[in-house]
This record gives sequence, structure tokens and C-alpha cells, in this order.
Amino acid sequence: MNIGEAARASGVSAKMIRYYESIGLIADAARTEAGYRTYDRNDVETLRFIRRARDLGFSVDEMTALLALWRDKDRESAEVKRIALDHVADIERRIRELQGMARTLAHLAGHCHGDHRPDCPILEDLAEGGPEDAVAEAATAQRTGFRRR
Amino acid sequence: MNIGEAARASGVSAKMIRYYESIGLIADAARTEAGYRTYDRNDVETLRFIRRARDLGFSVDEMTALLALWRDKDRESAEVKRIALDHVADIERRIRELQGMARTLAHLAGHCHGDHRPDCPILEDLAEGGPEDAVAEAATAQRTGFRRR
DNA sequence: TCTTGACCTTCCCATGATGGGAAGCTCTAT
DNA sequence: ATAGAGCTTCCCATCATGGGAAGGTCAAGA
Repeated sequence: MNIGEAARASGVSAKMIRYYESIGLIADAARTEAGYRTYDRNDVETLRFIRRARDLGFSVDEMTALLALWRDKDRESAEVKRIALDHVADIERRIRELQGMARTLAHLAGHCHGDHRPDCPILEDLAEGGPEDAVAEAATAQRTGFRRR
Repeated sequence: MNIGEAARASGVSAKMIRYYESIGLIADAARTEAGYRTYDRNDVETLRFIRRARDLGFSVDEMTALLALWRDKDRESAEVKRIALDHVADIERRIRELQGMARTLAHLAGHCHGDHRPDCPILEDLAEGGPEDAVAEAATAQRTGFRRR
């Protein structure tokens, strides 16, 4: 099948299939004489694997590792589990960062009248900086930390 | 003061100060004869405002709006509150997405022996796709949704 | 006064995962 | 034969941020 059908069957866009090929996450696809990429059921299975891993927030690097383990019939499940749990820890860290922001903002908004008057504790806090530490800590982590997925 | 000192005083890197100027978030800085940017206490206050807003996850667009409101002494606090609460809603949506991923992964990892044997429910799930819907929904939201900050 | 080193300038490139779109070739159904 | 859908490669944009090169400026010390 061509790339469009593989995309539909796997849930990975044609654009991304080409991208994954270009960065070496998947092997170069076979080509027809005219240069069209062709995929078989096996390739689609791999793409589905990738899509599910991506949907769980794994990065391309993590997916590379998971794919290798998936193919390695002698793998140790401990390694898969380690990757998964590391990823969970990362996700939970991001959740804590976001919760810190939401908590601060919700608190500030709760003290803002939200009417036609200009007085606003939200702006006051941004200007003068309230309890700087909690926020600053999360912010530093966010700035230096990993990106989404 | 020069850009380096302003950066130290505000917590915004010199690189980012130039970037914020280039995109119009802040006004063009005054220059010395030699072309060096100069900043006064007022500019540093603005930069601090920006840093705190950024640390709370506001995007550049949101910061533009907040800065304008901060300067507008006739603002209505309702508008500030709206921006803040919209942002909180976005953050909470991201938190829910991440929680969905963490939940699924923690569940799978909980069923993985994590030893020398190759059997691994995590890989099995990625290969065959377990309860597809919950994850797929969050994933679609994530793919189509806004980025961090 | 000259040198050194810290600081500044602009410009270009990279990130990660993804989409948009143009120019041009191929295939299939009418 | 022609239309239209689908494929190819290539370039660009996102968002906020950092890295680094090439070169100009400034202040302190010899």
C-alpha cells in the first residue's frame, strides 16, 4: 500500500511517516519503480506502535528504545519498565509544575473583583512579585526542563 | 544600565530581552552612541513583570495583553481576571491530559514483572492497543492543542 | 598609552514534532 | 486523452530559548 493508506491505517500522518523515516526512527520504506513508498501489514503495525507510544507522551528517543526492545525477543522486561516509569516520573513532574501555576493563578483570581474597577491583585502580584520562591522554582524547572512529549 | 545588568536585575536573559524587543513585546530600548542598549529602573520593572507572567505560563500574546492592561490605569479588572482564568483552564486541560497518560502507564507498569524475562504488558499494549479511546482523545487534544506556555 | 578581558552588537543556526504549501511527477478512472 | 487524486522533494513556520561566530566598545591595570 502507498503512504496515504498506511497513514489512514495507522493513525500517523503521511508527513510524520516521512519524518520518522528521515530521522531513522523507522527503516527506509521500499519504493515502487516510480519512487512511491510502499508499506505492508508489518510496517503498519510498527506505525501503530509508534502512534500509541507517542500518544502516551514518549519522545522519539524513547520510542527508538521501545521499538528496539519490542523487536528484541530476548529483552528484559525490566528495561521496558524502567523506561516507562522514568517517563511517568517526568510526566508527574510536569503535572506538579502546572499545578503550581494553576494554584497561584486561581488564588490571585479569587481575590480579584473582576468588575469595571481597575484594582487588580493579579497585576499587582505580577508587578511586585508575591511569594516568589514556589513559582520561581517551578519556572526554573520549566525553563531548563524537557519539552512536552 | 546595560543589557547584562538589566538581565541580572530582572531574571530575564539578555538573549530574551533582545527577542522580546524584536517581536514588539517591549519597546525598543534607548541606545548609547556606541549602539549599546540602556535600561532604567522602569524598564527593569517591566522585565520583572514579564518574567513573573512567563513563570506562570502565560504566552507572549497573553503577556502583551497583560502588559497593556498593567499600563492602562482605566482598565477593568474583569478583563485581567478573564485572561487569568482562561489560562488556568488551559493549564488544567494540560494537567488532565498528562494525568491520563500517567495513569495508563502506571497501570501498565504495575502489571509488568520488570525482571530478566521478556514478557511485558507494556509492549503488548503498545503493539495491540488496549483501551484506545481514552488515550486517543487526549492525544488528539495534545497534538492539536497549544504548546507549553 | 597600550593591552586585556569583559561586555556589547548583529546574524545565523538548532531545538521537537508537526503542519502548510509549492512545483512537479504518477496513477487511475472516465 | 484528460482530470483529479495521490505521490515526490524541498522549503518555511511554529514557540521560546540557547549557542556561537565575527566584530565593535569599554574600563581597569601595566
